[in-house]
Amino acid sequence: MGVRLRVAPSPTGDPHVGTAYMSLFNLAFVRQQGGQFVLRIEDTDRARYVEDSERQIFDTLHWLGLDWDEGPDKGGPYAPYRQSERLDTYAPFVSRLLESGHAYYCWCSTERLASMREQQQRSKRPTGYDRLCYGKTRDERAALPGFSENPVVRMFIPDDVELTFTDLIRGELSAPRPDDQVIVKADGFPTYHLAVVVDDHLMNITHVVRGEEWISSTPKHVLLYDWLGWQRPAFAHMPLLRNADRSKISKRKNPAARLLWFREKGYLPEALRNFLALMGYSMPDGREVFSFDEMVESFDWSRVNPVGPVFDLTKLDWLNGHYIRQLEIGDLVSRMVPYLQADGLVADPASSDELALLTAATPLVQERIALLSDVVPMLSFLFVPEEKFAVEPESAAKGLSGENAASVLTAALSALESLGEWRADAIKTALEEALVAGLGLKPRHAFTPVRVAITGRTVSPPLFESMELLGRDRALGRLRAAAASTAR
RNA sequence: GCCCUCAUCGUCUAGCGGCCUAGGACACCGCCCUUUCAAGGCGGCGGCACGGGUUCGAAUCCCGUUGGGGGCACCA
Repeated sequence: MGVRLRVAPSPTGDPHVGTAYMSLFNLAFVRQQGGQFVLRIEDTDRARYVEDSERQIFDTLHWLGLDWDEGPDKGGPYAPYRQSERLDTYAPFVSRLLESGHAYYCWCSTERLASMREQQQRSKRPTGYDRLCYGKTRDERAALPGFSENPVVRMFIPDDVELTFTDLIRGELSAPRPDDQVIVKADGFPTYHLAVVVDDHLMNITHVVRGEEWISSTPKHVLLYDWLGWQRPAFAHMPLLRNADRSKISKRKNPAARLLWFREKGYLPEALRNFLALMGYSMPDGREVFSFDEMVESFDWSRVNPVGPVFDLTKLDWLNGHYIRQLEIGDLVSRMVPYLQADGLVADPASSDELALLTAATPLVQERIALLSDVVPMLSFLFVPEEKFAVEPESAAKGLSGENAASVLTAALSALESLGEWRADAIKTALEEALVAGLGLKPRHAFTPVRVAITGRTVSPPLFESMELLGRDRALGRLRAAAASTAR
């Protein structure tokens, strides 16, 4: 059967970048070992459930190319893969734990528990349940204060609970002594701790790869495995991605904690995958640009760094540009189209004329963009309807108001109006003759007014090629308009 | 407050007792190339948290200090 790993996100909002991070490492190991990767939805918290988020989890993980072998959408031999659909599964195991004395009912109210915790903290004692309900019947307990009608079920943590376990990344690890953990809530739903152990066992999960925040609850899980007579899985606790202030990454402090953000911004899935792999992991030969398949080949848990990396996107921006530069033109074109459509610069679906123009323009921008969305400001001058074209005020100030601007534009116009062939090299020759040789200007001064007139900006794709793509009529029209504006 | 855990350039990292005068990548700063901006090439800045040990020898091992992080829920 080989290894079986799982990722188990909760549908409690936008998919979190941590889900992708865990999935990537899970999957790297699964693919190397030839096992199965399971996607399970952990929706036992009815209070935090968000309607559409399961769909978004599927979409973004697919976008990232992190595909699972079994899951709620795909089915599989261990279905169902949603915990809310497995509620009946947990009951018999709870009964077993209750009967064997490893678990007990607790009727304490949340108010009582809260004030108890507060007192413990004030008196500098470790926090934990005081076992008031342990060994009592409902009626005995009801006579005491802080009683609540619907009981929870708690684990009875023994004094000699094992606190150490082996972690694939960190070696021998010891965790804090657990409290008498609740495993069934008052609403009858299992808590994570029970559900995860039962499901992982029933689904034959061999390796549990999850975030560092779970280290402290691992002894509870180990205890449940032992009590139920099940074999423990191997554990690997991944480091936590951090905000710039080194706290655990959060959507509030870091927009990139939202996985959807990357697609919105125009990151390539392969670049994000590569970047995520760089977080806490390094290749044996020190390569930093590598594909998922290459990562799979040499993947080794001992190469995972236990230190939580700051999730700083600077390097991702570079990586993304790097990957963009490797793309085939046609591929890059089809990836850029949605961003141009979102800005209304290209129709949806794109016309063949639009695609042809974009295909011709793409080589001009390929090495100038870091994000796919960067194409919008860079090529809007080409796709904008002529009547909507306008020179940016700041660029106008820099490029069209100088003392030379008017004469440059006039000279450019007369050189180009008589130009036979509207091609970049011919335009270049004509303008060089007219402006550099003719007016005696340095190229940078000679071409800036033209650039601004044509593209509306001081920063643009290469000028002569841009003019060729714009076409003679539109180019000359823009030069005339600019010349007119400088004349005033 | 209690428990656990971690510690190399600004950031991501290599390093697993001598190959370290601590290597790489990104960022940053110069220079080159150049019609703008990029891309590319070359160069530069910059780090082993601190204090004790162990050892002929420590970024690497041990102890302590400091600092960071996580957990301590009827959330996952």
